Amino acid sequence: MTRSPTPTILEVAREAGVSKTSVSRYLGGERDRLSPSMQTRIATAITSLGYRPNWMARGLKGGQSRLLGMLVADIRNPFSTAVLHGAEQACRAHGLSLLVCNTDNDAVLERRHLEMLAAYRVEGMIINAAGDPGPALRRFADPRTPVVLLDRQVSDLDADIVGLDNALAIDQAFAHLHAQGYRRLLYVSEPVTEASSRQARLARVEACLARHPEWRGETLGVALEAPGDALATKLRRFVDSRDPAPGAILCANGQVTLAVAQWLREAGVTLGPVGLMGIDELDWCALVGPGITTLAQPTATLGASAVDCLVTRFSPEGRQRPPRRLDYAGTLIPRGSTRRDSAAAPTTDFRSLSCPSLRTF
Amino acid sequence: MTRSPTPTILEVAREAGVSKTSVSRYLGGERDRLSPSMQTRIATAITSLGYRPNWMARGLKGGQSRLLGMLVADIRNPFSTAVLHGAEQACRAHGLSLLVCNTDNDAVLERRHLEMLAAYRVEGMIINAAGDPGPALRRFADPRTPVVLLDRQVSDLDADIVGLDNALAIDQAFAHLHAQGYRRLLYVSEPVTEASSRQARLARVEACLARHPEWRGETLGVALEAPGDALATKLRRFVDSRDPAPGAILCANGQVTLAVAQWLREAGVTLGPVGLMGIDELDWCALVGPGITTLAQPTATLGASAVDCLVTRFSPEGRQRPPRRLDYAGTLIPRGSTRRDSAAAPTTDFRSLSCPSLRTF
DNA sequence: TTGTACGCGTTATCAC
DNA sequence: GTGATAACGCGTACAA
Repeated sequence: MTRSPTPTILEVAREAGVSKTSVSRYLGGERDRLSPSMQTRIATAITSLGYRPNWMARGLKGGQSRLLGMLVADIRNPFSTAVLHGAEQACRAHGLSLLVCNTDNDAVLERRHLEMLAAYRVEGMIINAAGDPGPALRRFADPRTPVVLLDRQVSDLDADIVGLDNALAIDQAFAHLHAQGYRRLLYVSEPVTEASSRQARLARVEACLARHPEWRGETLGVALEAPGDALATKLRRFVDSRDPAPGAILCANGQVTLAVAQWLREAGVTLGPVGLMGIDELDWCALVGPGITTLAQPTATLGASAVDCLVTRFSPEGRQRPPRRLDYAGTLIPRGSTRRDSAAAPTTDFRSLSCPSLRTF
Repeated sequence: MTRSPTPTILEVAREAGVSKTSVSRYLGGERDRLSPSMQTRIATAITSLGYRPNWMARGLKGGQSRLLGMLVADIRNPFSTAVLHGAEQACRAHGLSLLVCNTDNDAVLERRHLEMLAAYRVEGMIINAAGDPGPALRRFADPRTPVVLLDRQVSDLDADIVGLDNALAIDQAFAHLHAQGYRRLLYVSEPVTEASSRQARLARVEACLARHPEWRGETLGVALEAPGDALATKLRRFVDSRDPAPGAILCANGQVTLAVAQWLREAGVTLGPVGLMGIDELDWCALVGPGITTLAQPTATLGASAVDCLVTRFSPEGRQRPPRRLDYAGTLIPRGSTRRDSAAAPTTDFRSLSCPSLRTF
């Protein structure tokens, strides 16, 4: 017998002495419609031949690639991988697989990857946009392919959007800093033009400051790839200010927290007296100085929710529904970097603290 | 005209008034063999219909999925994503795409994902093994599909293996600690039975200790998911030892470094007098205490090299070659955590220091 | 230079 | 229950 390296169902059928159709039925989970004897014959043929299904061919017929595309702006960002992890688990539950693409925050790469995902006929796309994927999506993707935006919104795109409740997050952060007695704020973000979530956070910060005249606040947008002197200058001025009101630095995301913590360390600034807090919880935040207070995003939930959005739209009814916006609340994790009285033990576990009714703050 | 949502080359051909073949040639990069007038007609037909190629169908014929599978043991490990990033860039250069699967260090998931990758007819697999992928590979994958192992070796598998030069890495670390005046060592690893690289590192540590009788050393293998008291007990005993010889803790990977740094911080141990060093460079290592000395793995190189191994084996000659083992040297990044004289300025930049001829140490 | 015809591995639609 | 047969979208000998 000439065992071909990759046998097809046809060869299995011949080996078992049955028809292609029966083998297909056996494989497709309709085994109860086959006679027991045939089932065993097919089963033995499959194992003896070492048959392996070809999902490409399956996708050709029914348009069922069982593939979801995920476009990630920065794969090395722990936030991205955490969401990816959640999405992957959800996919598994639905029998789907993830085709992951990293755009490195490059609009050109994003476009190419979008084209690639469309070419593989993914059944849905999770997009953490780097640029504006709208045009590429309209150009390459089947209009019926459901799309869900992650963290970053895009103008005039018929897509669900899943992300952190940015307004609530800023409120939580502000309420915490306020309760700790800080009255001066430096809000540091990456350039807000590149992502809607950054805009939303900045806008809320400004709203908070406007609503609380007793606070003095300033904001800074800085490109971390090429920070120049902007960050250092601003931080130096903020830290050296003769204003007696206690000041805190709020970082818009994990990358910013890293950069700011780095500078503060080099400048020899003690955390706590100078407050530091960041959005995004990271492995090391508990390790630096007295621990850095963070607002953890519900990353696994975001990933799972994104997949659910897509799966929902697989059904005809789901397809009709208007785009949804799903904002999930973050969790504040207080640590020493926002405690002004350095007397308290640094190892206290604050994680169980809750922050009720922050909306009314 | 009834614009079908996903036009085929046949429809394009009809629209342009030419044959399927010509369109296929146009798409396949053989445009110079077509008359200019035909080229323009095809081009306009493609854009007006919004034609998008179906790579599933293309793959069906020639077995060209243009897909590489990558199996990652832990996607949330920064080491994994860094390698992934390197691999992705290399794929791009070869016109390949990566189908990424995370196994969460679960052998069952690994098996399922392997089956999935085989079903999609990936042209090669990069495997960062969680369990032993050998049996699943033999069962599901085409024997001709090239496989490259990442970081972790697997018994009796005809695959290239790419990873850190573990022996050299340990030598580098040991030489550094020796030069800094430490003479007691605690080597902390995750369970060595789960990964060959862990075994290699441990073995080298023991070899180093055996070769240097003036050192006193001990080793610990601990499962970080369920550390119990083992880690805390051992660390406490090491730190509290009445032995006057200066001691250093060497961590086998980034996860261990994190866990150990966490404990040391909670115990209020000052880094430097008690040395700390870890394999794997992480974002935050410069931030903790006086900075943590690390041995950075050449992650991007590992990823790119893995892809190159696969691409090489795409050719008939490459397929014949015996399995290769590619060990890449890491880079030592000295920081304050291995400086015993705490007088030196903590902000000194050590990154440009080189460590020549470590092999001869 | 261009077109015809077939095969890739699978599922769906019939008919028996 | 079971089996022919026709798609699915594309590449490619082969013929013209």
